[in-house]
Amino acid sequence: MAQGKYPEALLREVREIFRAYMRRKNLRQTPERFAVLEEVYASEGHFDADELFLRLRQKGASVSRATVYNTLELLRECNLVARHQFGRNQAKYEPSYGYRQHDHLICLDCGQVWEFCDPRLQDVQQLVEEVYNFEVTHHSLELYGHCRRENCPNRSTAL
Amino acid sequence: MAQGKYPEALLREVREIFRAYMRRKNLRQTPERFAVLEEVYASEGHFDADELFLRLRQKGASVSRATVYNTLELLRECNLVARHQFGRNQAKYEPSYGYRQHDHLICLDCGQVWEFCDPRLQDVQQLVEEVYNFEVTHHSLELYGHCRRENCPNRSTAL
DNA sequence: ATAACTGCAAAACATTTGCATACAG
DNA sequence: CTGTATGCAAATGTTTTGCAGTTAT
Repeated sequence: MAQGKYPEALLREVREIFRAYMRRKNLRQTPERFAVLEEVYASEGHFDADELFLRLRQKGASVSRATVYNTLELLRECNLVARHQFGRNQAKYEPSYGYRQHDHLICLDCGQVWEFCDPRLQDVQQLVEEVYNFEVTHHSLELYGHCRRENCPNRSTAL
Repeated sequence: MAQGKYPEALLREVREIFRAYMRRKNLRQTPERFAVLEEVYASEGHFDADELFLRLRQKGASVSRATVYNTLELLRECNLVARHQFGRNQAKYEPSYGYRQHDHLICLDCGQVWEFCDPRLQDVQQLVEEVYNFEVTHHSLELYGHCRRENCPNRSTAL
């Protein structure tokens, strides 16, 4: 999740990418869309659409839930946001520009999410592409289980 | 998905496992629960809860949607059924006893799902367990992209 | 007998949609 | 000006829940 050293520079970059994308697609550059983008990049870690909506509301921005969902979708299309489906719950989002690709480790007891990378996944993906004559655009890998942290709610269970 | 050679033997086995699980947990062995189990193991490939419900109804079994959901959860607890969340859609289930573990390849154009195995995932999982001091119980890996089949709806797109 | 299970319908939940209004181009 | 984007609230679709009645043990 490590945010870059120069958040205002990052913000300028992503704003420009978004602007270019909207120009190219003939979409309107509304203040609401930029407000969503900024709130996304002000985020630490994962968040869901409603959290983002509430945060925007608290700051006085007048964006509707519908616009939040709509804009998150646009940001996903230009790869500024990634969406993850952990279990059956609501989708989680995260800023994705300038972050290296990673997968997720989820504790079933405390719900905490960690990130990890493993280059071997690239190899797996490549082999599958060849064997199945398939073009892989993205993947989703989550490992579920039990963390062993002191403060994890279920730590004491024998299992 | 390849069903074993002796479906009636398989069915006897899974029925016994389910029975033992219910006995151990002091759950009632109702005809509805067995009906769900049998319909699950009569399935080819993935299905969703409502599909299963409708199939049961068509066969004259009188089970409610609630019981289908409840029973699928029980079957999951004793590892007779696996549940997958492909994208944001409704959960998909599949019989899991006697099938080797596998992951999924999903075409974004036609929705078709394939299965694949790669032993390297086991290594990835093991490394993560060590590095993060975490006990992994299960994982979920989906590769998304475009299949190159003749009859795939979006086959002609340049992308 | 009695507590757990069932069916049904209503509730819950995240997300999408329809429509009248606002505003970017 | 024009059509696209917006806010709101209602609709959607899947899963869960509450409750009165049923049934396995």
